Amino acid sequence: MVETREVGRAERVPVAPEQRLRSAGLRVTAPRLAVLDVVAEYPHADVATVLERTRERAHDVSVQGVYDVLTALTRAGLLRRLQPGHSVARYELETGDNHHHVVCRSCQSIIDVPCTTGQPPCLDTSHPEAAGFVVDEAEVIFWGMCPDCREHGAGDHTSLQTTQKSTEKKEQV
Amino acid sequence: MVETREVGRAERVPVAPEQRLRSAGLRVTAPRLAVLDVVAEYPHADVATVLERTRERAHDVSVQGVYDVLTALTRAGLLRRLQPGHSVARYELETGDNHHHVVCRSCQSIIDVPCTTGQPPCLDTSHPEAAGFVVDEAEVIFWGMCPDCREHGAGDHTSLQTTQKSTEKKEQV
DNA sequence: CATGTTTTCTTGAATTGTTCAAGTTTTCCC
DNA sequence: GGGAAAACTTGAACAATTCAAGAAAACATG
Repeated sequence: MVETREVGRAERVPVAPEQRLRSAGLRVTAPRLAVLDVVAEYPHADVATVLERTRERAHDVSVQGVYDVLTALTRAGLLRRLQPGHSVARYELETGDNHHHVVCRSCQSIIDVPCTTGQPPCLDTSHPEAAGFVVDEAEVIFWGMCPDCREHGAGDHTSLQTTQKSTEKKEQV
Repeated sequence: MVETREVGRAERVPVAPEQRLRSAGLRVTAPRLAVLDVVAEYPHADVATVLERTRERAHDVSVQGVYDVLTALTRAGLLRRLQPGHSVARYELETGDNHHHVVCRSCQSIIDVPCTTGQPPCLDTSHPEAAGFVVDEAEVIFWGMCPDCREHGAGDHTSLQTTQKSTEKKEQV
C-alpha cells in the first residue's frame, strides 16, 4: 500500500520530509510526517482520507490535529489546497511545478495536467479591469467527464450537489 | 443604489428575463425574476446578498426559495456559480462570453477579465494524463491582491479561513 | 374560464465540513 | 535538563447548505 510515489513530472523531491519541515520553519512531529506521507501517496486527498490514512500510520491523530497540520503545511507552502467547485477541501504536495487540474463533474475525480502554456498561464494583468491588481497565481480547472463516468452513463450530476458521501472515493493519480 | 448595471463587455442581453426563463423551459415566477434582476445588478453576489436584495424587491422569499431558484437557474444555464477557493457560493449571469475572474486573497472581491486567449483557454485535452476526458469548460481564477487591500495593508489573510462574516461585503464590478 | 397536473415555494429541522476554545503534551533551543 | 513556544487533544459551536413534506402557485387543456 505504501509504495513509492509514481513519478509523473518533475516531482521527485529529493529532500527528506523532515528537512522540508525544518526549512519551512516548522517543528517536526509524527503527525506532520504522516500527513506529508499520506498526501504524497494520495494526491488530492480530502481531509477524511488524510485522517483515515494518517491514523493507519501514526496512531491516534485527532480530527482537529489533521486540520491543524494541513493548515500549517499549506500556510508554510508545503501543501497546496484545492477546492474545485463546491466540493470539500483537497490537498496535494506543493512542488512548484505549475500544473493544473482536470475535474470530473460526475465523480469529482481529479487528475493533474502540466501547465499548457509553459509559463504560468495568463499572469497577464494588463487588463484595464484589473488595474492595480497584483496577481501571483493563476488557477486553472478544466471541467469535464472522465472516461469511466461517460461509459457507465453516470448521468449528469450537474455538480450542483455539494458533498458526496463516499468515503470510498475513486482516487486517481 | 439600484442603478443601471455598468456595461462592461458584451453583457447587455436584450432578451427579457421572462423570455429567458421560458426558453430555458422554466416557469416564470416573481422570485425568479427578482433573483435574475438582483444577480444582474450585483454580479458575484453570494446567497446572503441575493436573499437580502431579493426581499427588497419581492416580499417574502424564503432562504430555501432563493437556494432553489439559484440552483434551478444555474442548472438551466442562466446563471453561473462561482466558488473561488474556500468561500461561499457566488452567482453571476451566464452570458456565454468566456471571461475569467481575478480574486483578491484578502477581501475576496472579484472582478471579471475577458478571456486572455480569445478562445476558451486551453481546452486542449491532448495531455496524455487526461486521455478520454471530455472537457467542456476551463475555469481560470487569478489570485492576487486588489489595490485597496495593498494600500490599507490588509496583511496576509492567507485565505485559509473559510467564511468571512461580513454581510457588508465590498462588491465590485 | 374552470380544472388538473406539475412545478415551485414555505416552514422547520438536519447535516456536515470546518473552526473555536481551553487545557495538556510535545518539540527544540540554550 | 529546563523552559518557552508551538503543536495536539477533547468537546462544543458554527454556518452554509440541504432534506422533507406540505401548501401554493403556474401552465396546458377542455
